[in-house]
Amino acid sequence: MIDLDMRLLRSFVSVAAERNFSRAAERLNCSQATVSLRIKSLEETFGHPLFNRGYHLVELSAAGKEVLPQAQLILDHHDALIDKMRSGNVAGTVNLGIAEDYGEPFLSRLMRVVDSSFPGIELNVICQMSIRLQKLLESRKVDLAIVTLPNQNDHSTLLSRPKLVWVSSRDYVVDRKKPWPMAFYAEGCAFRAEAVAALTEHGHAYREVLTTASGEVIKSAVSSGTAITVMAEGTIPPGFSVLPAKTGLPDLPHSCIQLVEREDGLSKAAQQVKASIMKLLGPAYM
Amino acid sequence: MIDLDMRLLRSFVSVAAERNFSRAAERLNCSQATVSLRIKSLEETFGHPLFNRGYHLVELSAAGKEVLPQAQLILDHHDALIDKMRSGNVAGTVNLGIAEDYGEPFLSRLMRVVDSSFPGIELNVICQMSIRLQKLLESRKVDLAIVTLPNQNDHSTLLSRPKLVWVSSRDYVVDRKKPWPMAFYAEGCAFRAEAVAALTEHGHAYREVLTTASGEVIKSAVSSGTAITVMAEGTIPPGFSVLPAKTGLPDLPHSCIQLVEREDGLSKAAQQVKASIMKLLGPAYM
DNA sequence: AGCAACAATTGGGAATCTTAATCGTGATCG
DNA sequence: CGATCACGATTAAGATTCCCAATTGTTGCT
Repeated sequence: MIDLDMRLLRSFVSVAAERNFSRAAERLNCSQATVSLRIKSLEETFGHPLFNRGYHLVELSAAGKEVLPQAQLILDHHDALIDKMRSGNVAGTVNLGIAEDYGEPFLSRLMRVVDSSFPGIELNVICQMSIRLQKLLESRKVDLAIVTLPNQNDHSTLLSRPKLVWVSSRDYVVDRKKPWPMAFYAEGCAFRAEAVAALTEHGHAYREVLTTASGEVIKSAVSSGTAITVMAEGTIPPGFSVLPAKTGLPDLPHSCIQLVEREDGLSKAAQQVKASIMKLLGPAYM
Repeated sequence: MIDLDMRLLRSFVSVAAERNFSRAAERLNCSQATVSLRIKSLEETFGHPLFNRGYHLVELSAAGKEVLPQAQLILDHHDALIDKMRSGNVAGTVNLGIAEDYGEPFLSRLMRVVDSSFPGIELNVICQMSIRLQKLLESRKVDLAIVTLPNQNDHSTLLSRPKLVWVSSRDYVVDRKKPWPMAFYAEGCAFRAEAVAALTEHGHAYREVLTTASGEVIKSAVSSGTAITVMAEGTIPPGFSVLPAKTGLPDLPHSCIQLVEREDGLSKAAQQVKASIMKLLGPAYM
């Protein structure tokens, strides 16, 4: 019978996330040698290499791709158990806002973790545009919000700085002579604002083929090949592709995803939810 | 950040199952001291005792009751991952028969484990009475069957020997003057056969109030208080109670739950399913 | 060639795990 | 009662494992 130490799985997940042993080691607060040995030990007990080591890249092997989701699942349950036991029984309602233009593959993970870690916490999620969420924060309708916010302050924590990119369907071909056909979120979307600014500065004509408040509508417009849009790198759904710089489209800046909290302080429950979000999304974690 | 070793959780689950540190140690192939220290370490990292130690009993504390299901879940996923990685990609269909009078709280666990351990295996479960399953085994309609079978043979493995007990609703009162009112599975059920044998030898009059092929029907008859039946100790549903010896009912023997396999050999896939069953139910495991 | 980046390896010291032996405490029995 | 038993806690020492700093090896870049 084989019993793994969670440190092995955690190291594996970190390396998979960083695609770099040394950076994973920093994140894990241990030496690079340790990470190397841990991965080796995992690979030996599994009997398959987990990474393809290339000259200047490390990528998941086929076996590694199979292991990753399950390793993450195990770690999530493990961490949830520990949080639950060490934090006493916090209870209460927490309202969490999420900017609707920000991809939410992490949402199901967050809800599962909160659910099993803190059965006493009732988590409500509200999807709105960033500026609306700011209002809700001020009026204390939400306790925490994940929004696009350029400037840091006392009540916000940086979660990530994904680069914004132009996205089209795979078969879309840029025609430089015509105005670029854009599909945007309705006014108020931070990504849209960045995109418009970049286009204006660049000077090329463009037209807003579509303006909507629905992410699904944008996706269908883009996948039909009649429009392009802007997204955060790393949140691009399958079937879409990033338009490279050589197409002539202007370069876009990095966005700034922050976790903002209400200014009059967080309840115990909201603090736990914040910690869970930081664990799933924060830079220093997995 | 805290990272547990699976050995800690496994020890916890074993002690919880055995309610005895020394026996858990045997099962884990380590010394009693080790188990004691592991539990202590877990309790310290959680900040709560996991067991109430009485002098001749060990029982789960409130905190322990919370931890147990999650610990089991984590271990299941962990073991599934390891099995998957170490066993290559076995694939195929496996037909598993389960005696329908045997409680199946383990079925969902088994299916989950097989599913994530061996995505290539298609597991079909057939619930039938033990004798029917024997026929299906002979005609090779099922590969494996969990049945009540008194005598061991080359193609069977003992899973457990639960004591059979008389069961009634909580408010049922035995009236020794009247014939005992029995609710039984239809002819062919091994438990029924044992019960009838014991009653016949004992000599007290009884009548078969109900004979059915449905476990649900038996349960409702018993819960109404008009009948009593026979079950394996440990599979008694909530709301029912065991009739003690002093009620005058005859003592019942131990049953014999075995895992029987088809005689012409198991496929790779069926072997893996067998291993999973043994891990979940077998005597030497959890 | 020289350098930079990065993972693998190595050797030894530190931390941890395991165990046999022992102890303490109730229960049981003559 | 006192002896004994069952069982978990504790302890001390030995075995094992883990971890890190330093080094090596490989590859791409200039």
